[in-house]
Amino acid sequence: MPSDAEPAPVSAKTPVTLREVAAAAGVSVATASKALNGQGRMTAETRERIRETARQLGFRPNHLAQSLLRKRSFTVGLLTNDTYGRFSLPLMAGVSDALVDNGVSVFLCNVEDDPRLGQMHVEAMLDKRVDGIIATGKRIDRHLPVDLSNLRVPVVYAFTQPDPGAVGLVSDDAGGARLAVEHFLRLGRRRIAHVSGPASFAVVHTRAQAYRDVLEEHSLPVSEPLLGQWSEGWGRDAVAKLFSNGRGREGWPDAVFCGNDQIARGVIDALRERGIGVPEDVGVIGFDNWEIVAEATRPPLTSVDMNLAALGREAGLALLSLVGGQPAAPGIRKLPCRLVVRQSCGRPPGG
Amino acid sequence: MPSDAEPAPVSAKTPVTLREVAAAAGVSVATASKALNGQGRMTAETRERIRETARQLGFRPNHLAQSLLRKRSFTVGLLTNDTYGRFSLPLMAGVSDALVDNGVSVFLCNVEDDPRLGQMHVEAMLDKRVDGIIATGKRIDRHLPVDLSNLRVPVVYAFTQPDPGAVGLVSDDAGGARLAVEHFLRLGRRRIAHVSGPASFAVVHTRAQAYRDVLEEHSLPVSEPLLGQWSEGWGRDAVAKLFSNGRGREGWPDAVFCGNDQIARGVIDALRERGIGVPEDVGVIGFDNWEIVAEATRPPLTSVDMNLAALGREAGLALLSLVGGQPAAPGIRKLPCRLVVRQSCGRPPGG
DNA sequence: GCGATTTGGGAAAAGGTTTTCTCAGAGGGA
DNA sequence: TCCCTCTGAGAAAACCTTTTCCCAAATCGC
Repeated sequence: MPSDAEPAPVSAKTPVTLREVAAAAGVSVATASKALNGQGRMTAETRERIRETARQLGFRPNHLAQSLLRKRSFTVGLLTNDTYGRFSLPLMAGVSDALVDNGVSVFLCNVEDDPRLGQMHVEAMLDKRVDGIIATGKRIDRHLPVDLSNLRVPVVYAFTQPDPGAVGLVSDDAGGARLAVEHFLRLGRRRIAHVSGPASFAVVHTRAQAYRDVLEEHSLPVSEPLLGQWSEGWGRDAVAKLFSNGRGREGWPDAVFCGNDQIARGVIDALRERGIGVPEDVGVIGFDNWEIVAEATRPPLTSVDMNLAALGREAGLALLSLVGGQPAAPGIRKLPCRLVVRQSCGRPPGG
Repeated sequence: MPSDAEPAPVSAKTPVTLREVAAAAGVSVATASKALNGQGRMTAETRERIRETARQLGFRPNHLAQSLLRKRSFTVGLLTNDTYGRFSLPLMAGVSDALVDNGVSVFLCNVEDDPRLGQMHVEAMLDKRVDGIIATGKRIDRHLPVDLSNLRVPVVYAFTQPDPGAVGLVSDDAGGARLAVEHFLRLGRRRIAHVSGPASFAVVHTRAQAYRDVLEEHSLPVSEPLLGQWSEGWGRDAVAKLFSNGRGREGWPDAVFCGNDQIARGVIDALRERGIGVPEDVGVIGFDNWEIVAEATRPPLTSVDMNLAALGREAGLALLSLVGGQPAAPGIRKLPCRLVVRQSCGRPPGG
């Protein structure tokens, strides 16, 4: 009965310990440990026999015991206040990816905007001896409601405001805005408007400044960005302002760079309702590349993607190297955005 | 200098151990442990002195050591394959809420649809001695790509297909559909259509059947549900079918119950483009109550909310009671939906 | 004043693993 | 044959906390 040879070692009800493996193999726990970890000296025969025994018994080392001894838990905490998830999800996925590949697990800690909750989570993580903490948020210019300075574990900030002297990763919003405006220029568009979110967001100004810079570099007229809300409704309202009859048809923009995809969707909808063709008459570019929105617009929306998954991955790796003792240059590192071209801008004249 | 009395015990670089507390207080570790945990017998004075010492030193017990001893890690794993997050995020938030209140941390494990990744995560969790596992997904009628039967820890399934004999929590889709259709009926609407997603989803049939049931209970004509995609585009196409001239104006529906909010948005947009008034001429109800969509439609969309956060909370509590040794009734428990009324259905005739 | 009970607190084991010593035996050189 | 060096493997400490058992001193009853 060869099929009975392996008695299904998969997860018995009670975990088998190293001591049991050692007993079964007729050696001491010390030898068993060394055999399984490739440490110490022993005959190849002994080593293999112990390994085989462990395999048959389905032995898996208890990470709690290992962590206790090594003072390294292979666990990190991920702090976020983005319950909504549009930004934090790809970020978290990236962090998780990078860490799981290195055998590190991730504690998910939602702190909302509640300092008390944040404090609780941080203490719980510290008590569980996480190797490090990644702080993420929903906007770059706000702190999480928790104090992460002077912790005894390294901290990396991703897509949220870092403490001074800490390691932070954010998207290069200015670069992303440049991508958008330069794309318009390559397509031959010259009267480019910018519709964005509330002035209280730092990124609004960063992107607006990049928009101005590009136009000035090309000696093109800069029209003052229209700031409002991050909503479709504001996008529609902005179209009413930009395409008012008072300005005369020739004063109308031939391109609109929007601060996010929802605004862009409002802009596209309003343009269609006015009988203005996208992309024939006006090109539109959004920001965030929120696929569910960008692919539902008519036509599908060209948008700037902040590469948040990659950012999360970088954050994970940065934390890992800090945990490993590598000194990382403190300060904010900006990661490039990319433009995802769909159909809301048309083709270049020659294309 | 009274302000120097407390030397900022917050998180020194190296954690202070019970042994150090004991030494500082001039007692044994055993006594120190008992003093801090309210166990054993000693003078109130001794107990308080030890506690005060611990406080001053900023002592926090090492959970790894505690877990090792208690065989309980106060940690659970959360498995999901919903990278997109529309469903899993509120679910996760609910789970997290329920658990954090009980001092339990959550490992986030994204398994995509990759069995190998799923296996890795489950093994990592088991090695880290999680107390239990919560499996969540993006649809009720599919298994996660991992085998969770015969684990040595309890498992609870939330919003994903449970193993037979396991504890599963899902939304009551039939009940949710009833809420929608009955709402239409209360408003005096009688020619109610149903536009839903692909036939490959079990919920599509569940909701469609509930739709039929309610109409039949009221002896109203049932028109066959239109099945298509979960997209705005399909919503628009469905309107073209439902409101074709061939049917004659009197054959047009006066209400459309949609399988999700994106379909509903497509329906509303298409109706507006045809000059059909919502809610005056036609009422529309969506499903999922995805706020970002429901609040952006014109008018804002009335929608069925699956209460996923509550579902997550229940799942967390269910797991906790299993971990605590309470035997839970296996099988699927359905949690009620609720109707979120906005403006896409109008008011009742008398209201 | 003496035995019995209570009181306050400590010693030690347990939990599972890793790592440093230590040590017995085998082999090699003189 | 004797001494030295290797080799293979085990004993024990360490990580940090909890808990059981135990003991000395104090208190009580008579």
